[in-house]
Amino acid sequence: MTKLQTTILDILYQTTEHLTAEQVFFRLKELMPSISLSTVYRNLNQFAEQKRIRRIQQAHKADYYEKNLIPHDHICCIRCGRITDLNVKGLSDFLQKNCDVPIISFDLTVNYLCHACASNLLETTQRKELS
Amino acid sequence: MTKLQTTILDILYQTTEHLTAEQVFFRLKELMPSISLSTVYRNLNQFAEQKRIRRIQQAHKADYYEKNLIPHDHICCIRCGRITDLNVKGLSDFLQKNCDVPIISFDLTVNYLCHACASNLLETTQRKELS
DNA sequence: TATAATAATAAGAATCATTCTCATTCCTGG
DNA sequence: CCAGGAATGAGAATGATTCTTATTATTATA
Repeated sequence: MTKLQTTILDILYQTTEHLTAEQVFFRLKELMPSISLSTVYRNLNQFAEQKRIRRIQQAHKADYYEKNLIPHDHICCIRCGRITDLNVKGLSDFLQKNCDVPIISFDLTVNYLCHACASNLLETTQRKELS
Repeated sequence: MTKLQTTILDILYQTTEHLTAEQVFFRLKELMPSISLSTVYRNLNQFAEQKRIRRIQQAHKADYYEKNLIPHDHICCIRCGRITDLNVKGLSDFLQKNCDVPIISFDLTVNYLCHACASNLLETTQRKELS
């Protein structure tokens, strides 16, 4: 483990956020200005392969990395794109019961509107009505 | 509707397959050699917006387009990547019951090993054992 | 400690799917 | 027949990610 690698892991372990490689890169840059984005990718992906972190891939968006290794799903705000953990208990069994092939794994993303975005939208609407 | 647009829709309507823009493009090229890939994309996405076809987005893979508009999920072979329709009845209710925010929509892809790939793998294994 | 072997890095090129731009072509209605 | 709007083809631009390579760091060991 190089110092860099430790620092990358630290960044993820010090938060419950889901971070993109670029976000990790910028936080890292404050501490080690010479860091390169491809190195961040390489290390994050390595850690994910080693199951030390989890990589969440989503269509047409940057991948997210998180420290939570316990299997779980995600909700994703359709407005700001931020993703949050979601636990749907019994989902795996439910799916296998309703599916006639052996499931190797599955990816679920639930789209919703987060609190912050919901109130922002409301504000905008009200402002429009006043004007 | 131009002739091109009709032909694009026809290609999707004459199959139950899930096609990428590129696959549609190549089939189209047989009929209209001057067709351009960006035009295929533009039209497919337009049709998807108009809900005349469905676009399926997956992380790190080309998008698929299909004619089946009835909400359903997909199983995706981890080896060949081909995707097939899947109906998990009651999934939507099950999810909403286990999720404390209002669900706007969700995307589920189940990974499995398709028949063809399973027997290919078996063959390869046996060949290895014999040699 | 010096050194050879090995691993990790920075920088930027390459890739892939997709979208965008824009000059050209095609239609359609008057 | 012609003007104006819509659609097209070609290729440039984009964004996220991976790959390449020359350089630097780290280890193990003699």
